[in-house]
Amino acid sequence: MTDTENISETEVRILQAATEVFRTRGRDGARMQDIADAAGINKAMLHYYFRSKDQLFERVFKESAAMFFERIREVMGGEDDLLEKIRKLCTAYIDMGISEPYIPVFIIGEVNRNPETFIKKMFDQQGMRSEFRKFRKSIEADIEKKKIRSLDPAQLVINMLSLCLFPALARPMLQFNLAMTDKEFRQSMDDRKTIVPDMIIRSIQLP
Amino acid sequence: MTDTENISETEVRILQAATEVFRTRGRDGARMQDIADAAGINKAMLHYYFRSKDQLFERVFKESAAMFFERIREVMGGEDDLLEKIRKLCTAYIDMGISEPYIPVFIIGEVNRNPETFIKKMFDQQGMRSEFRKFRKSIEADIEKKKIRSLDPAQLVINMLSLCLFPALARPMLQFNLAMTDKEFRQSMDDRKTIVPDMIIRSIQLP
DNA sequence: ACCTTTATTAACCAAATGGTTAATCCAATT
DNA sequence: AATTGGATTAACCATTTGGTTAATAAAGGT
Repeated sequence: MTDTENISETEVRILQAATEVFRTRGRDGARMQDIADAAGINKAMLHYYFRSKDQLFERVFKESAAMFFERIREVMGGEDDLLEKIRKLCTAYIDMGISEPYIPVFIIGEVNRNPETFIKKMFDQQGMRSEFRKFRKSIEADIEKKKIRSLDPAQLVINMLSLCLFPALARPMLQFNLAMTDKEFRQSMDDRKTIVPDMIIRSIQLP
Repeated sequence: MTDTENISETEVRILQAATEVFRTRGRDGARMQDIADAAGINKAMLHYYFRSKDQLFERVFKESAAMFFERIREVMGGEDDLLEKIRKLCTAYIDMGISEPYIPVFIIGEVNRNPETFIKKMFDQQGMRSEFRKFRKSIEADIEKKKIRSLDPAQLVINMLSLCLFPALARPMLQFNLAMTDKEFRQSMDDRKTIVPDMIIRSIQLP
């Protein structure tokens, strides 16, 4: 997260502006001049503080990725039982899709345009793999105890993320083709906070 | 679709090259020179045949969008009963995610970076809204007949598309964070061809 | 063979863009 | 008051990039 200690006012404003511009326009579409304008400063300052577009982008991407994964980590690593974890995770991600839709759009969009090595470096810092290992273990335990049907934990995670995040990613397409107004779409997303967990839970219950 | 009649050899090669480059690099990341190189011709030819980068992109995007929506239209508009439609649609989209993953990635990625007006113009030609209206009617009929539980048809469509398309969009992220090899990921997607329709169907069955 | 149209190329151009520099401002230090 | 160091700016630079042009080659019709 943006560490407010030991960071100048200007630096913060640059980061905020860069975040805004990168998230809406993407890395390639973003112009350094636009970022400078949005921050209300001279373009040279961007380079003074961050040396290059690449480094500025990396910084913004890392912070966005951190926000994106924070919720998964919290929930997966937590001590709640499985059903509670599912409800919490779904609520957290659907809320993110409503209040900060640019984050998933940005992450997914950039990941698909960048070389693997670059991305892996970013993800590595999130320590997601170890959280997932814990989550997998707890699911396997529940299966063992016959609390839920036998299933692949990875598939469960994929299903949750799909149902929660896809609507935010595909919003313009969905809204247009399903002929929904802004209001209707927001209402739909709100409805999903119960629809999705119910659907997930039904899918893992024993027959 | 690329009409092979009345289209010169060169034009076809340009379109193939442009499709490849735009899909991997995105509109902003794509360079006209790269497209020319990929097509094995002079850069001036791109402008000779398509006038501008915008027009070339529009052409490629439209054709990609057509492929993307073709399956939805077929299935939604068809005469199968609901369960059959669901199975067909899921198979079609999961297959697309496996064999041509760039298509959904490209469509979703560009839609999120472009002004609404531009995109709406593209989608309008797909005639999706009328197909959806038919689909909605047939679902409402099934609800009326008590064949399935009461639900919002739009939510059903969103659920299907989410579960089928998200994995293709998020593949690099999922594969890395869930620590899956290429082989394991492909196997997962294959498994989803039964997992997803089953899950959807279970979610709409009467209690 | 001659002419016209279409296709193709190399060279060129103007604008945009990421990045640099040298000078200036300003606040804290001595 | 003079000095010092970082912050800030305007002007500048080199490269990239989409796009154009003028000349040439090829194809087709007469």
